[in-house]
Parts: sequence; structure tokens; C-alpha cells
Amino acid sequence: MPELPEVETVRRTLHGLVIGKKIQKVTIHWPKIIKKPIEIEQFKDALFGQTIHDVHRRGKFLKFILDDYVLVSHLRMEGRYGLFQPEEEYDHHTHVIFSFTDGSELRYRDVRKFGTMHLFSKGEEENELPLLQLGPEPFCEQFTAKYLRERLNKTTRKIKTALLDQSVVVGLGNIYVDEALFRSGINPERIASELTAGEYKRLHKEIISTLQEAVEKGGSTVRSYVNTQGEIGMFQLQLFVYGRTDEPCKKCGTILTRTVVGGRGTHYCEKCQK
DNA sequence: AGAGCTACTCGGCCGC
DNA sequence: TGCGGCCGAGTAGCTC
Repeated sequence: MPELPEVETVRRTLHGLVIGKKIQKVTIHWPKIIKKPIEIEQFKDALFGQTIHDVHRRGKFLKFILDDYVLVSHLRMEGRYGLFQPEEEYDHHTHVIFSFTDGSELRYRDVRKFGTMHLFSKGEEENELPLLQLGPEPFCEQFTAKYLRERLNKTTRKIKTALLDQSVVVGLGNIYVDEALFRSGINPERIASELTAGEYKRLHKEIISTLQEAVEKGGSTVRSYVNTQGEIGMFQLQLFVYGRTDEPCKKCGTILTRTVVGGRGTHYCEKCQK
């Protein structure tokens, strides 16, 4: 389940693989991945002859910057990209293939078929869904503790649910939201409006540092990798709480608790998080 | 009218 | 072995 650090790692790796490549053909095996334009022949026609000039990221979305278009791609839980040669075999989970004029192919594989692609004329993508209502990037100066507190101090939602809302701040998913709340000492079930200014300050700091450390590890120590399938992936990082139900807290030794918040499996320490 | 729910997408996987 | 239920990111559409 790629969140901001994983998507950023994929972006950096993709950048080195596909910049300058010109699309000669697009093959689509599962049309429902393509959300815009609805008519996939239009999608293919638009991409024919387009060169990939850059790969950007907005929240958990990848943006392929082409001559006249921007391809916005979301990996959802299991979407993966990989660069291949045409003679390499692919399985039935490979749904979209971009064939380049140099003979290589960028393939999109997605076991659950949840991923999406939207094609926009250049410049229109930020003004339409799915990018339109995204909140600030966690590393931009617009994302301050004051912003976070003012954005959430009237909501009755639980803090975890609010932080997963991409219109508040982009990039957090189920793993890093649990990690950031642990590091902040805040119980995920707390009502967002009931957090103190001090807690918002701590939370803001830990959201940034949790994501920043993961990006740094994805980019250096841990590194992105290309698996045996030739796909870009990332090694799992050291986590404090996510997926550690019934294991001891790394700070206090208390056995970690699992609950469900907003329909999401939630991992936390009852002693460290108040 | 804005906020907050629920359904929906999908298939691997788990438990009965 | 077969089957129903679960999981999850984001959006549409609903309710209040």
C-alpha cells in the first residue's frame, strides 16, 4: 500500500528509467483503469507520439509530464510500474503497456485493479479531480501546525480519520498515520477538535519527520529496488506500531492494541498514546 | 450547506 | 473444495 514515501521512491526511480522516451503504442488489457478519457481509443490516440519529459508527484499520485498532456496515475494498494523488453513475458495482472520507440516498454501491473489513470491536457490537471481538492504537501511551507489545527479544530471526526483525508494534508495512508500518531503520543480515537495546540504542534512535527525519514530511507539507506519481476518496489521500513498487534511497544514494552477506526485496522500503544 | 457517512471498485486470502 | 467475508484509497452520492 504505497503512501507518500513509496510513491516518491517510485517517482525517483521512474524518472531515471523513462525520461526522454517516446510513446509508440499503448496496449490496454483492463480498460477500467483508465478513468479519463472514458473512451480508451481517445486515450491511446492522445498518447501516440508523446515524449515523457518529467515524472512528478502530487500526494500519492504520479504525474507523467508529456508534450501536450499530463498522465495522472494512482497506484492505490498494489499498482506497480516496471520497464521491460517486449520479449519478456507478462502475466494476467499486467493491465496497461506503454511501448516506446526505443523498443522498451513501461508496464503497469495491478493485482486488485484498483489503480487509476487520468489523462489531462497540460495545465488542466490541478483544476480537476482527482488532484483538485488535495490538501498541501506535508513538506511545503503552507503545511504548518497552525494550518493543521485550524483545519481540524471544528471537526468531530477522529484524528486518525481526519489525517487520512487527503484534502487536509496529502500523503498519509494507514501505515504512516498510525506511526505518526504513535510518535506524537496521541490516541487515534481522539476527536480531532479536542486536541490541544501543543498536541497539534507535536503531531505536525511528527507527520513531517515520519514521512521525511521514510523518503530518505527510500532514497538512500534502504533504496528503491527492482524486484525479480522487474518492477519498482521498496523495502519495508522499521515501524513502531503498524502490523505489530500483540507485540511489545518499542518504547514501553506494553503489548500493542489493535482496533478499527473509520473502518481501518488501527495499531497503537494504550500507554504511550493518550 | 457543509460535514460526515456508506457503497463501490477488486481479488487474494482467511476461516468455516 | 467451496464460499462468504474482509481489506483498503479515493470518489460519488446519500443523509442529516
